[in-house]
Amino acid sequence: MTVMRYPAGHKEHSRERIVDAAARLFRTRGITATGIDAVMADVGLTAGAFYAHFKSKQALVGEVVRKSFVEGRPRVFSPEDDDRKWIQGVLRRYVSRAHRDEPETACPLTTLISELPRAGEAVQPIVAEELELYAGLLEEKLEDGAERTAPTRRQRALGLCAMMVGAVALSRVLGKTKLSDEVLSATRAAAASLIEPPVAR
Amino acid sequence: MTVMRYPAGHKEHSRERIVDAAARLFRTRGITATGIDAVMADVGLTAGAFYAHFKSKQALVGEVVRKSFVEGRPRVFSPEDDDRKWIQGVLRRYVSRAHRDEPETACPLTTLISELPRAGEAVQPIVAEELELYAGLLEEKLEDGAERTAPTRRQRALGLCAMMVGAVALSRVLGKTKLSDEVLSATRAAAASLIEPPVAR
DNA sequence: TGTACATCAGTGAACGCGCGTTCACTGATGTAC
DNA sequence: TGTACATCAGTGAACGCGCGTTCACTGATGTAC
Repeated sequence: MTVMRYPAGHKEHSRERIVDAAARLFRTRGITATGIDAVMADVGLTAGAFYAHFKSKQALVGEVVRKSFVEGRPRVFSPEDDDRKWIQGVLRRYVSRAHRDEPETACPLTTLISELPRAGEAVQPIVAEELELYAGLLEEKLEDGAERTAPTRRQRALGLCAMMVGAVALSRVLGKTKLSDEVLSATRAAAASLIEPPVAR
Repeated sequence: MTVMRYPAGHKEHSRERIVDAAARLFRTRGITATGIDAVMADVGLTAGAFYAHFKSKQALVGEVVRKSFVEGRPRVFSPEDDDRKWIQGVLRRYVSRAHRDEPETACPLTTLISELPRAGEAVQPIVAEELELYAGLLEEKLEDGAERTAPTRRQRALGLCAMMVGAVALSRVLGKTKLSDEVLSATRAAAASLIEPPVAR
């Protein structure tokens, strides 16, 4: 029979709190710069307990990246009547000062991107899967050009993803400056050319 | 009179070698993950000597970012007969597998971007200055739309910068996979829509 | 009803190691007289 | 020509600290008989 000093699901709850704390700390301070001690202290536990939940720090990173992506979904899946409007809404919310100024809850690609290539093997397939998901969604809603001229909807969707991630990450390096704001607004304006179906020339 | 155990300019030479070593190591392993010890060992000196050249690690980071940008200039300033061709050449070289696979010599925005917001105050103005330089160059070569429709040349230039940085950084997270290659090729194809002057609709 | 035992989430001290930085010192050179 | 001194790039040991990880232990609970 199950023996329980703690209420049922207590350990799962602790684990979740560790992932949540790490997700916040990694995104604000960076992965390498955040120790297990800091994460566990944030949860209210000691560092030793960490290894009852995870094999290693690397294992935690994988879960953090996945969870951070999942957290972002509600911000994307909000249904809109119109495809064009939906894309523009995602663009407006993602490429925004609010997103830049809240790394704690931001898309992990904008806060962790340059640390992820060295963050362990688990990360790459997670990012690939999530990118496919988001780019696929975007592609679905993009309009084809009348003459089916290049670039394709898929190309425009992936290009938009790169553009959105790059703009927010870049604007964060520039702080809350005029140029930083301009990178965001210019990217929004330029992205319109990718949202509109291409025309033959 | 000048006293010299070492040949003239020796110290300046050491300093330069420290910056070069750090530029390589930071870009391949990350800033936080690279210690002063590792940098100095790479140069063939001991860690103690570092502080005869720099006030702190933060001070080194600033110099590394600046130097890494400057190293990239020859790859951009190559003159081409035609503005359109020049832009396409920059795009082709920047958004490429070669660039993705050589972080050691890559653009610092693609390798360090998510560490830079926390890398000290010196970094932000350097990135701002270099972005103005490169975006300005791009803007100069972009063609205006016949009816001066939005987005403006400036907006398209900044959007292109965000897109290029984002594509390379993102592709590096994805490793040497098909999806990673596709992010690069799709971005190149999609960027064409920003290089072409916008048309009225 | 009472007692010996099993369970297990979390503790807290310790492991070896590397971090950024400081500082007294070295040793090869040149200058002064 | 010889000797005392100044210069200075770099050495290497030490500072306090935090890292990721391990592990014997705690203590509250439930089970067995």
